[in-house]
Amino acid sequence: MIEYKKELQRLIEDFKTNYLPSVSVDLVIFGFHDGQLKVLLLRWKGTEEWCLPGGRIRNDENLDDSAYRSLRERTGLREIFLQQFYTFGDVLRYKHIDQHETLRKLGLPEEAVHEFANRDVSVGYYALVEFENVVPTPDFFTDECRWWDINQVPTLLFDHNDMISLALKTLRRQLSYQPIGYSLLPDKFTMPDLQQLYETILGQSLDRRNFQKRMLGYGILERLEERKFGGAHKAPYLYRFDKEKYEKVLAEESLFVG
Amino acid sequence: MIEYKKELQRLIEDFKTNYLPSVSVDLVIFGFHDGQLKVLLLRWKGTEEWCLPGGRIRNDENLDDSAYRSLRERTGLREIFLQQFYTFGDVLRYKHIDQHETLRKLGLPEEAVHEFANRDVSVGYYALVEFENVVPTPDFFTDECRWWDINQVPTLLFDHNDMISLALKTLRRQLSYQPIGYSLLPDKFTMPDLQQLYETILGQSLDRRNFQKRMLGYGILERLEERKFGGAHKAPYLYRFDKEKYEKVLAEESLFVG
DNA sequence: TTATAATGCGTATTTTCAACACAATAATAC
DNA sequence: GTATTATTGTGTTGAAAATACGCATTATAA
Repeated sequence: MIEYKKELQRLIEDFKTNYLPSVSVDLVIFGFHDGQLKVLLLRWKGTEEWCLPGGRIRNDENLDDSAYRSLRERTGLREIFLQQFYTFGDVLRYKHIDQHETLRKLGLPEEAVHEFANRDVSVGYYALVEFENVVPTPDFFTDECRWWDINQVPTLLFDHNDMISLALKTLRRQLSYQPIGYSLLPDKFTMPDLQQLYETILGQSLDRRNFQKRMLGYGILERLEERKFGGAHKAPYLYRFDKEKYEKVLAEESLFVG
Repeated sequence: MIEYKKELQRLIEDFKTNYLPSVSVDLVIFGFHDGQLKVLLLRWKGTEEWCLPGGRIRNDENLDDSAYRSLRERTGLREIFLQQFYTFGDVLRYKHIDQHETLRKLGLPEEAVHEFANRDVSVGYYALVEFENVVPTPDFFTDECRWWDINQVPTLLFDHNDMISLALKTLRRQLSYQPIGYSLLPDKFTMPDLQQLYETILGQSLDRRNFQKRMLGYGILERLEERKFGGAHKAPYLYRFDKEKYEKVLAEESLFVG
């Protein structure tokens, strides 16, 4: 326990010295499994309170890189789809909880509690990751990191429920005018797999035949000779993303500055 | 001059006490005049360097409110279209200029120069305002505030050229799936006026007849009995936005959280 | 008074999107 | 083995939306 407090002290000192004050990054990490859309959440030490993963920005670090770093630390993944969607800065962002109470449970000293209780402006990013490859890893302030079904997310700390809502809304909109799926599915997948992903994200069923036409229309899928046997009935073809074309289509509609 | 330095000292002290460190807000304020799209820029005191208007966030102030406040201070306008579009946080945001040199020209003390030279994470907002109603007003650090033609914007300080590009891109996209024009045009306007606005923003010409059909299709325009005489040839009708319906259509597609 | 050029309103044409039909096929039941 | 069943692969058709275009009307200018 003394070790913990020492470590905490070091951490706070480190934050003050090497990280930007009053700004942070929060991540909505979407995964896909069992036909369900999932988000990765963290449970704060010694509490039953859950929240989104996030992090702070080093003085010498780009904002985007900071988001990538946090994502890597929580999931073990690199090179995945990550996109900024909104920046949150309401004074009452922290209204949902008795902030001080929760922070004290973590064993923070008074000074640190005060430090933490100030409103940060937080830049929201959302990520799409392949469920199977993720190794959920808690950080210093949390002792559990796991997937939650998107429909069963509890009331979270801060304004994190709002963040998830807006991230999902942005994701759905993005889905309707550009392809998504590269980092959410295994390397080889069937058309029904892809369709189920879309239906899960959009929350509605789609016509199988029209869906296939549209996906092939993007010109980003490569049909393999292989087929997926073992399921009941006719065996569907396996597909793979043509990464080069995929990136190209994505870039055309991207919001980012070149 | 002593008065100036004292005031500056006060300002810096005020920033340290009452404003969030390492975060700021920048505004891309679009206006429309003479068939040209304009942006409002500021010239730094004693230099020929131009930049976007912006501001800082008070400790007790919502992020959005801070943007509205800056906008009000620069234009004298309130209740206009303002929307967040991206947050910029590259370490090299300030690469475009010899930062220290420029800041020293402003008469900042060494300490303040160091303060200013650190990278801020900046939240970008864009606004649409009615050109005629704006009273361009410089702030403490600038001695000129005026409109620039969007095609003649010079190389700006920081990453402000990128900001304008991205704001324009976002505006164009927004234009294609929801009506815009309420705060950019005078109360009464003709269909050709509106079309010219669209063509200017999009940078391409549109079919006159199809444009009219689409605009009327939104159901947000009210045609008046009046017509606009004086121009050459046939006199076009005057229109006015039905604000209630306008807001309704706008709200349906908004990105913001309720 | 006539010519000009822009407006108001309307009609084809094309393209896109949504709904639906049917043969092929891998597992399952018998 | 053989027939059955549910699912996949590949179409076609029709509606709706977007786009292209035609023509009479009209305020100014010649």
